[in-house]
Amino acid sequence: MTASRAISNPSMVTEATRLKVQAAASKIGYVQNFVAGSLKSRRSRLIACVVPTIASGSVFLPAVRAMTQTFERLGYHVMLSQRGYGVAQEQEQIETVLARRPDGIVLTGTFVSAAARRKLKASGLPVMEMWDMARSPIDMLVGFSHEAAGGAAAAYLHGKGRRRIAMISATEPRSAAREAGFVAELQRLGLPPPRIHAVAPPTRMGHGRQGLGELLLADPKIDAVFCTTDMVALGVILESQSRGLRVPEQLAVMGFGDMDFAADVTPALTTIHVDNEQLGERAATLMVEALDGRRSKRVSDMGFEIIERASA
Amino acid sequence: MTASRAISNPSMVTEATRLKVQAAASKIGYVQNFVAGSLKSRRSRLIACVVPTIASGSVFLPAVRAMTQTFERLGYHVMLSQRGYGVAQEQEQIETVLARRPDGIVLTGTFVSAAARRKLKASGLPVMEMWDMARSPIDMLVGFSHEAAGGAAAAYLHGKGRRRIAMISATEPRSAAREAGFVAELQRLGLPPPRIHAVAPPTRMGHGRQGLGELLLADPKIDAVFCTTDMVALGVILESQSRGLRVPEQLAVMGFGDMDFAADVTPALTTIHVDNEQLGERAATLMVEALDGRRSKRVSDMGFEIIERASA
DNA sequence: TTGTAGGCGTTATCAT
DNA sequence: ATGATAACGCCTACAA
Repeated sequence: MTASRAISNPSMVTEATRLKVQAAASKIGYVQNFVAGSLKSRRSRLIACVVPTIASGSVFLPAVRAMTQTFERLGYHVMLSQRGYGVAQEQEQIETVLARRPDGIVLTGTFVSAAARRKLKASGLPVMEMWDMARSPIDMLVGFSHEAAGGAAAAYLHGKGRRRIAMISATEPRSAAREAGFVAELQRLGLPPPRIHAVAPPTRMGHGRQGLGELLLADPKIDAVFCTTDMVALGVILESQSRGLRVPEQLAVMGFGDMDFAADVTPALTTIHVDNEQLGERAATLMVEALDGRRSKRVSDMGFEIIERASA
Repeated sequence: MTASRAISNPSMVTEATRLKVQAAASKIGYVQNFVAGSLKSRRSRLIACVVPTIASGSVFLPAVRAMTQTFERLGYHVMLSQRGYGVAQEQEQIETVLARRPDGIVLTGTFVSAAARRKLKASGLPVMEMWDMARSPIDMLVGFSHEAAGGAAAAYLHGKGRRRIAMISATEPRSAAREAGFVAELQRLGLPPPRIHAVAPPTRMGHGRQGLGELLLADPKIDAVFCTTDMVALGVILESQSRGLRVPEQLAVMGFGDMDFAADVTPALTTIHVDNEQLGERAATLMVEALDGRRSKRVSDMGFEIIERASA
């Protein structure tokens, strides 16, 4: 028992014994066993994190990165599950995650079925939903409103005098929310429903190139395109250049995500910025606070910001 | 015990008892406890995966994604640790990972100190190194030679008649290996040492724009640039266009990674392709085979392929 | 096919 | 500050 304390809780032991234990441990190559410890203590210091995918262009990846890093800094490990954009075997997946007895669960950009929500609630574990705002949370939530972001994009483009505004959206819940906000705001401003080109995630530059082509085919006079991600917006800019369309004079292009190339594009990309570093860090911090028994805010809206550059 | 079998190993139990157990289990909301199971069985069905970072542009992320997905399909969970590009606290990090008693460890794009290698070997766990070829492996390895890739790029550009060839490289071990192979091959071909512009990872488009500027300042007559990632190459292309330099006529641009935008750039990007899907899947498959006691190949060179497009 | 016994390596608890 | 004891929940091994 003293040896156990010397390793897990050195402050409860004399310096002399601690050294003795440490010497013996390193002599025999002892490595602590968290599995046994977790069994008795009922704390695993493991966080389960469910994401749609860790594909390279994913717009929420920076938040996941920051979150993971923060958890590691605070002494937790992260178990990552990719859920895909479908919902098959969601139940089973949650079951096997819960069987690991994580101390908490983080859901990122993931809509969850009612049955799954019930299962998560029944588990009694702290649940953090990250990267979205738009529902009654299961437990804790750190995110921002995708609808509001879409609405802000519409208002911004309208404010720049654009009247034939189109969108390239993705068939994925968060993108759909941005689209809904975008459409609603345009309607409120008295504009006709925008032309929308839908693409399947994960979004790529090619979607932007091809999407602009389709949009121009349907209406050669569109004067603005709001894109569901910056990578798509970059595709729209390149396609415009190929077609001799001047950005922003003839076509305003607006992105979402403020990815690290946005400022370096020509023309520099006007886009919507979300503070992913802080978002991910706050999600992890609030989770750890909850685990330490001091829950503060349960819901935190991180907001967003339109970054005005040259493209719109 | 029968209940345990009904859940973990249903084939050892009558259908009738299995149903009875399942009914009871769902009535009380029973969720299996892998922690307890792992303690006795000494199998955790957990794989620890150490990566430098999951930043969005990381060129190895598709391999990690495929690997994770394969592990999940085969019934394993993945614990992800970001190590950063530094080496601080590497020992401690490995220690806490081993304390979780994972069934195996995957190191991705990660050089490991001698002490850490010893610790990993001493653990007796199967270790998979992924995404590189160039050393005596700790245990298993699935990757390709970055030196050979760099050499192939040099030979390709030379074969296209380019003689004043530069490179934009990153201060990161794999990029350094590509650089070394690139430099060696140019020397073998009788060319002078290339001008090299070094940038800090993670690489961004801006690195390409700025890097080309620096290279042209040092030598206005360079006729080719090999870039350490496609995103950097895209920056070089955009910067060339801004400066009125024609690609590929005046400047050949070559990337690395064949990211999903490479084909959609104008001019389409000539680059080096690695089959990340298969690489990640094979790494996971070989690991699981090792865990099942049937080790086949321990080292697997996945090779690479130059994708000739318009930019070089 | 089902049941019994015991232990995996730690930590909570109580005692010294 | 240290020690003794039991228990966490499952699975291995063996028996019926």
